Amino acid sequence: MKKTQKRSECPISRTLDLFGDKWTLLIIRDIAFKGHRFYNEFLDSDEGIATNVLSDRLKMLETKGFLVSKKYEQLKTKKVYTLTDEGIGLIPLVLDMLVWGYKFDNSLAVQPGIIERIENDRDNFIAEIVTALKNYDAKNFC
Amino acid sequence: MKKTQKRSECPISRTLDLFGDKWTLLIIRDIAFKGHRFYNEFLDSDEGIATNVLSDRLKMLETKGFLVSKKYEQLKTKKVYTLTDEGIGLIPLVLDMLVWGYKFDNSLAVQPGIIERIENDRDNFIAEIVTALKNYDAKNFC
DNA sequence: TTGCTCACTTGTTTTTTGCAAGTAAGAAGA
DNA sequence: TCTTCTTACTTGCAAAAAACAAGTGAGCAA
Repeated sequence: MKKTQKRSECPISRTLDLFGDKWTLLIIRDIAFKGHRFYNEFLDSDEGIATNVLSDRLKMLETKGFLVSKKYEQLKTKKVYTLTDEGIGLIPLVLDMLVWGYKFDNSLAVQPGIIERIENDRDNFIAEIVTALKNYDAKNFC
Repeated sequence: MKKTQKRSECPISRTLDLFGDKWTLLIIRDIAFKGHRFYNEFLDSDEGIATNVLSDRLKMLETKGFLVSKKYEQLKTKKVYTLTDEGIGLIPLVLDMLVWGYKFDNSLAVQPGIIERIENDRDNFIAEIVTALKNYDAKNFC
């Protein structure tokens, strides 16, 4: 599993210890902004994560308490992955990456009006995302 | 140099293409929040970046336009690294990592009151950091 | 001219990632 | 019951990146 050892007492460094890689926050994005819940949905994302890296990151996220998995009762070979409250706490960070990425290159794909909402109505917007998540009704924002 | 190829049209993924590693944003932190300007100052940070990785990341950041380097006139073996406006645009992202890291583990070291300022007075606070930077008077926040 | 400082580069080992293939458990059809 | 899928992984190997140690060359300083 990816190392998450503490390199220093700086909280920025600590955040990067945990999420300083190209894949972990994409899994959070997939759950929060695309409503993905199953292994094969994560595998099929546009970026093309490798199956062993996905397996590794899901384990790390579960071990650290950012998500939980349980058996999917409708089809018992499947597992459902959902964010814990700790995992939901990552949404602001991912939203800022969305804003930054769009400002860096505004030819990238985003839903209309979303940048303005994140900037001007941030707290309500986050609350809406969380509600949608809990109702299994996440919107696709990118 | 670290790969920064575009994996998809998603702006979150694009941000991670550029900054999804354990070191690049620490250099931005060092400049913005610690006032570091010289190669050996970055090298001496608590996290212990390797000299080849530092060299690589500085090159990438300069190539992509997030910072510029020029000869230090007082001592010509030295180079001064400073953020461009593009680089300054990364400060909000790094601030959110500070907040997230501290909430994840509030035994980590931060200046008193800083979390509240980031959350309640974000725009002014960012403006202050930028002003301090331009006056070569950056504060150490972590 | 000798010995520093400084910003790197080079070479080697270790770790992590990427890719292809395989596996085991459960479902679904004959 | 037997075979064949699907699903969530694991395994093995090659390639890339990071870590570590040791240079190098340009500019000062005595």
